[in-house]
Amino acid sequence: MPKNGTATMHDVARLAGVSIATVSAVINNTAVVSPTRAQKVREAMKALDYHADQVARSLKTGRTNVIGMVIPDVTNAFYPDVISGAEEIATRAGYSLILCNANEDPVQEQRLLSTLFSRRVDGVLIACSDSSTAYDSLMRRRFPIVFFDRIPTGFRGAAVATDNLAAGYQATRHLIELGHERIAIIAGNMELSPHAFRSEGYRKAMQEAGLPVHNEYFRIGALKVDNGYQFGLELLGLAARPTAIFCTNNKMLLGLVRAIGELKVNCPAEVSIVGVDDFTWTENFNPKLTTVAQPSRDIGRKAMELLLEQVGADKENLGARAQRQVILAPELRIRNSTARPASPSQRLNALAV
Amino acid sequence: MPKNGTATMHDVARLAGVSIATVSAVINNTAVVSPTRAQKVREAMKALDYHADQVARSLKTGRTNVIGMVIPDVTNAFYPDVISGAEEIATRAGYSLILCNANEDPVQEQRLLSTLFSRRVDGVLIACSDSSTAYDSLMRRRFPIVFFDRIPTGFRGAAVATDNLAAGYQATRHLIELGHERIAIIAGNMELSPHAFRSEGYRKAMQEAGLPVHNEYFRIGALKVDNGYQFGLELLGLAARPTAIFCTNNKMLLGLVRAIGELKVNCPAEVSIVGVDDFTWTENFNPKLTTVAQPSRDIGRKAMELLLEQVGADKENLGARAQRQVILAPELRIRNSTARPASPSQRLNALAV
DNA sequence: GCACGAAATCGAAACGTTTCGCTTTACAAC
DNA sequence: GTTGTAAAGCGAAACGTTTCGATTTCGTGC
Repeated sequence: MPKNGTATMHDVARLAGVSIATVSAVINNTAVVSPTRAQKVREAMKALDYHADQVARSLKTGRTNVIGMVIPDVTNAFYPDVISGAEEIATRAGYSLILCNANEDPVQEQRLLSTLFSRRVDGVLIACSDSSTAYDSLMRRRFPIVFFDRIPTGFRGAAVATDNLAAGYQATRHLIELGHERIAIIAGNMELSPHAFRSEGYRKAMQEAGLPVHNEYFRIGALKVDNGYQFGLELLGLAARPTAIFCTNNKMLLGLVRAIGELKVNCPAEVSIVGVDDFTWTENFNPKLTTVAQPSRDIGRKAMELLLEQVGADKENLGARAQRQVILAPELRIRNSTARPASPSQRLNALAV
Repeated sequence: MPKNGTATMHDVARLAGVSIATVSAVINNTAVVSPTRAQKVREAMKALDYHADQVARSLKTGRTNVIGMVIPDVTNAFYPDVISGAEEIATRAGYSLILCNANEDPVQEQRLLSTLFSRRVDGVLIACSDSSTAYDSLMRRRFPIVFFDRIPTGFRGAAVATDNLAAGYQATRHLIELGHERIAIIAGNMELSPHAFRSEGYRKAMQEAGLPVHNEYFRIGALKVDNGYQFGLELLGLAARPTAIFCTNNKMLLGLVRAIGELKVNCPAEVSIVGVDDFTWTENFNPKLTTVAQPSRDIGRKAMELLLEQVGADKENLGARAQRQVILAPELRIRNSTARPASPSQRLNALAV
């Protein structure tokens, strides 16, 4: 007879005429119970609509079966994909997911991490908003944590990310092979590993091809749609306008596309563009966008798998497991936003202006 | 001296030379403590890096400060927007969000709800995958719950949704005003309230204008990109091809756009299309899409606000609060995917074929 | 009928808090 | 000093589980 509206093990035990230890044994089948009694217990549970109190259980066992996930910006379409992958694995393993949005703010991020810790989550999945070593306190506690997408500089623990150097290289290489020489880059925040590596890949490809990287072709420091728009306007307004632009962030790419549309610059005839991240809708754009796709769902899946390994492991071999880093391959998807540049003579004219 | 690696109130109390009751009083300032002792306690907390155990606290207080959120399909871009709105309000109020993906599967949904209940979340936000009365058990317990977007038929409790009848009406009315008469609809799953209402709006507009609704123009029963693609192929292959199509679901709209592109049908010259849901990228499509936008973020915000009201309320006035339904206005955004139909004579010819 | 071991069941402590009623302390007034 | 009173501090009981050692029950062989 539940008093509060919610039945407890006591209620079940009383109704079934057994001790609460027996009820516990039936629930977790952690000890052998005679069939008749087990049956009675099960009936009582059903009759009372008993749902074990996970809070009490957690207090006793020290595990909550909850994973915290901290992401920098929910409005970036890349992250929901990652989340869904992580959620899939978590649910399958009997874990729930607490979702936190840090809003690209290190302070808020710290607060969120602190809350998650207070809630005694079994582990944390995080794409950091801060590249600093603010995560030391967690690491020192040997708290299970896996970084994904954005990885703090010099971090040696478990992490999952796209091979962003390859991504930047492939994108740039593609443009070079088409014959472009004046290739600009809109490169996000260089403090963040994905953007740093993608620019690095860009640099590598340019260097290999013996092409110079003009300072004015290298736009960095922001992540929003508007920033992409601004950078786009600036680049396209340059006397020596680039014939191709590589944009390392999908939101800024949106801004860039808008700028191109507004200036009525013909893409790809006058300027080619390549972005990072690919979505169901990318190929419905005008023109269809060439992008380097990240395996976003897999990043979520893999990161969660790594984390659950750590969570399950005992302190002894946690060390080894906590070291694993997984780098997933990106995939260049060539569509209609990239093409051969206008004829060389034209290009020289443009340079001369 | 934390034994396990995590300090407890006992440790703090010992180090500060006070009782744990005093520590509790300092933390929650629920009683007045002399400045000197309070200071000592605070120092001890800092020294031990004490983080209150929210699990134990929840067991004692009966509140977890966690809200469960169940959504039918994370890959539908509409939901991440709603989530971010809900998360914003929750975090601000000191609540965390457990995210669950039901995958459009009522069975899985029931399991998730059961898990959430076991975790003793303080309330649930849900867009149901099942229109049935499977939620009765929760309602009967007077468990705080708010439905959003999808609302079970006949449900009388708290809910937030777009005025979907108006959405369907506005979209169809827009097409009619342009001069269209043969207007088809791709209408999702009619068991789900948003789609049912949007079709209703479509019907209403058609009726008002004295236009017939042909059976073959009425495609229902699915939600995926591929379904939209199939329906698109079928509709465009009709002898009496519609001159306009209203699609009630953003994923199916993507499929429809693909079908149009593949058949090389000119939009909007040969066929106009209107969708529901608007995203940053909708206007980068070719052509730019005319859509009825939902205030998705506001839906999330409002739903969370309603829920927190219920959670905060005592059982007495919960009844009143639990009744509120909020209907938000949609907004038609006219772009380039809708235009006047081809000349009447042509239309008659097409019909005669 | 008894002793014995195995099988089944149980009681009670613990997990880390909150909270309430009780005790101690401090201080002012006489 | 004593007393009275308000302010501060404390002890211990819960919250709903798990778990382990202790106890009961049972069947078997003699």
